[in-house]
Amino acid sequence: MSSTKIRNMEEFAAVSGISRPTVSKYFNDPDSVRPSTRNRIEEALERYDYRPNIFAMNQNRKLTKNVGIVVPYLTDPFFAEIARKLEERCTLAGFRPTLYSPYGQREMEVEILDSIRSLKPAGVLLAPLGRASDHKAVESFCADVPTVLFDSDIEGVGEAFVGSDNFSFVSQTVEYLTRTGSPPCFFEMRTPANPNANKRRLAYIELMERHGHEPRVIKVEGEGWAFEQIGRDGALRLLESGGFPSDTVLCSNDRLAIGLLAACYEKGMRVGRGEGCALRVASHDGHPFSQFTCPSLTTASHDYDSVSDRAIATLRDLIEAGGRFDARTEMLYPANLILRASA
Amino acid sequence: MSSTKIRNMEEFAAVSGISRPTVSKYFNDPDSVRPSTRNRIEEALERYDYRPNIFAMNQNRKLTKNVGIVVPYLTDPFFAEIARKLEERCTLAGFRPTLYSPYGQREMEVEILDSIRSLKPAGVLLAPLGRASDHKAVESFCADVPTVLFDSDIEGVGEAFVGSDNFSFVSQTVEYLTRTGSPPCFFEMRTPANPNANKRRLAYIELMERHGHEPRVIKVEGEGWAFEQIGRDGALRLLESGGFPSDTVLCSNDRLAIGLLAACYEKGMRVGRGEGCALRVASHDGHPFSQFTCPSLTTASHDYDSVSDRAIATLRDLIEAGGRFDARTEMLYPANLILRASA
DNA sequence: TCAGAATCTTTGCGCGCGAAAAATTTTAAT
DNA sequence: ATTAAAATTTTTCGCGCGCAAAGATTCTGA
Repeated sequence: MSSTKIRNMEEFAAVSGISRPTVSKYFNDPDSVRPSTRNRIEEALERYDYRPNIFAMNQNRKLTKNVGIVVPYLTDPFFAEIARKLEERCTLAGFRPTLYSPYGQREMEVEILDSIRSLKPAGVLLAPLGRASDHKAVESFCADVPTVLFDSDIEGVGEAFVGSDNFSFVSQTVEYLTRTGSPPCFFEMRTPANPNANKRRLAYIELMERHGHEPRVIKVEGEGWAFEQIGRDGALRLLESGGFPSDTVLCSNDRLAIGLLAACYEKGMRVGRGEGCALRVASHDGHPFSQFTCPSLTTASHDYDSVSDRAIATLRDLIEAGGRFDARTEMLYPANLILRASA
Repeated sequence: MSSTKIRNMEEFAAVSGISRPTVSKYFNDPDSVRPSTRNRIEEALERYDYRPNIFAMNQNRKLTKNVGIVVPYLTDPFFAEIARKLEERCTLAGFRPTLYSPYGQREMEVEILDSIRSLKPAGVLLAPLGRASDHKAVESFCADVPTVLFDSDIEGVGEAFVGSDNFSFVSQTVEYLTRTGSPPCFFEMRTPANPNANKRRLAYIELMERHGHEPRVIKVEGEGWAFEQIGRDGALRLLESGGFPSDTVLCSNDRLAIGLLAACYEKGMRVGRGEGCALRVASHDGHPFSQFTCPSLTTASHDYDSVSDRAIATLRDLIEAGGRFDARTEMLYPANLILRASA
């Protein structure tokens, strides 16, 4: 390794005795140059370790390898997990992912989208904030940049949507709970940020009616993304004033359930399906921590792998199709019901 | 809003009737141009919404506003939380943060550092992997790029370190547990990835000896970053073969404690300090979920705000000092002991 | 009114690289 | 060996913007 620092491709081309554009070709595809010149470049590479500047690379490229990934709230382990999987698969597919999160803030989502435009991305994977999104901004972004939505859908926006089939989630939990005990009440936030929550409530109501049971929806107060806190506070208030209308509670999502379990524990209310248990609790999402709650949480889990695989595959197809599909596609994956101790 | 799309600063300068360099000045500091021209630019801005390409901006800048933030494992809510705070403060300080995580992988950390070089960052906030890091790569990176290490220190590397005082963490928990009950045993992974774990064990041993108690360190098997799983499996094995050597357990970190609490719950072992409780459990970190465990977890919490404030302030000083300090500085913040139900 | 200061425009270059066109080398077929 | 075609390399230009110097314009205050 020589001590002289190589500052750019020009300098590296000089020391390797090849013209810069040929070196450029090599870095974009080592097989695109003659074996003899490839050897010369790689020999120089060993002596001088140089790496092209990725941002300059993408400056004047027709099609970059950049992919933006946006999740609404990265400190939510659910989104962190799906982001990790997407990043991993994205890299394997030969793209260069960059991760963003607006942390629930409307203006920040808009800024991120603007920032992503500068990236000149080949494509974007976007899980929008939902209710808090600036819909016009998102729409105009998707009109300019090839985008696949995931997790939370905005009708007609983006070239495709890949997500989970909320009806399947609720159908499996309601069916299981009803079959093995009593029909559940539904525990949720009053004004959920995410459209999936609404779909789940509607599915719950429809399924309960279909089975001939009266749906009971419990809406707890609270805004924002501190779901566990909201779930616990709501459950505490409920337990102190009469309790739940059923011995079986189905939570809209696992984070609310985590809060609810904490409230039950505080109140000495045993949760589970064995004897001595006063309440059964199930939920939706397959949150990474759902297996470590007390008791461990029965949940209808996202098919993380399928969703992320499909999202990346769809994005790749979209990019290869030149950024536009003939028709907007929607891929919904059913849940995997994970039976644990809580129900 | 006119329909003609502005593609670059040249075009925008044309429609606003101002020269491009002046427009450039405006975007770098709106106050650096005369109010009248500022108005003209901002009027044009309303009609044509144009935004400079951030990557082109930073291409030929003396000092960019880019800041790289690297955390070892972003799906760990602790790191997600600290990353969020850093991002937020970074933006407030006028920088443009970009977040990266190697997810525990050595090669990925190296790749990220290379990628950050391309960013031409004004500075970098780096929480290295620790044991898994390619120390030479990290060192040579820090030699080239102004870097402040945080969370986990590598001696002599980087211009400064901002983190938590592990001794203070353990000192507070050991003191509290001993004062209000019996001296704790110490629960940890056999080969922790993070150097803080080692410092905590050493602090525990020293403190126990100082108080005249025999230190008892329990090392559970397991590699990687699935701490909850490792903690639960280890605790289950322990509980099935004689149990803990003390009725008080101090966990090296909250994620292990979460696993331990799950194991105790499974085994019907009541945790807490009231009557009927067989075990007291405390821990370190102030993990975002520690307040929702069952029981809620007594923990010595990082001073998240101070650490992130200080990290950003140090980085800003470093940048203003031209990228180098005369001497490497180390800032260690004491823990905040949070008393909850588990101990 | 006018000098001096402040600001703006013009011009030209540089960042680090990709893309298309032009020139060269290599290959294959006669 | 000759030559056209194919493969490869080099030349030239462009991406979108920052930076700097020199000249032109506008603003300030006595």
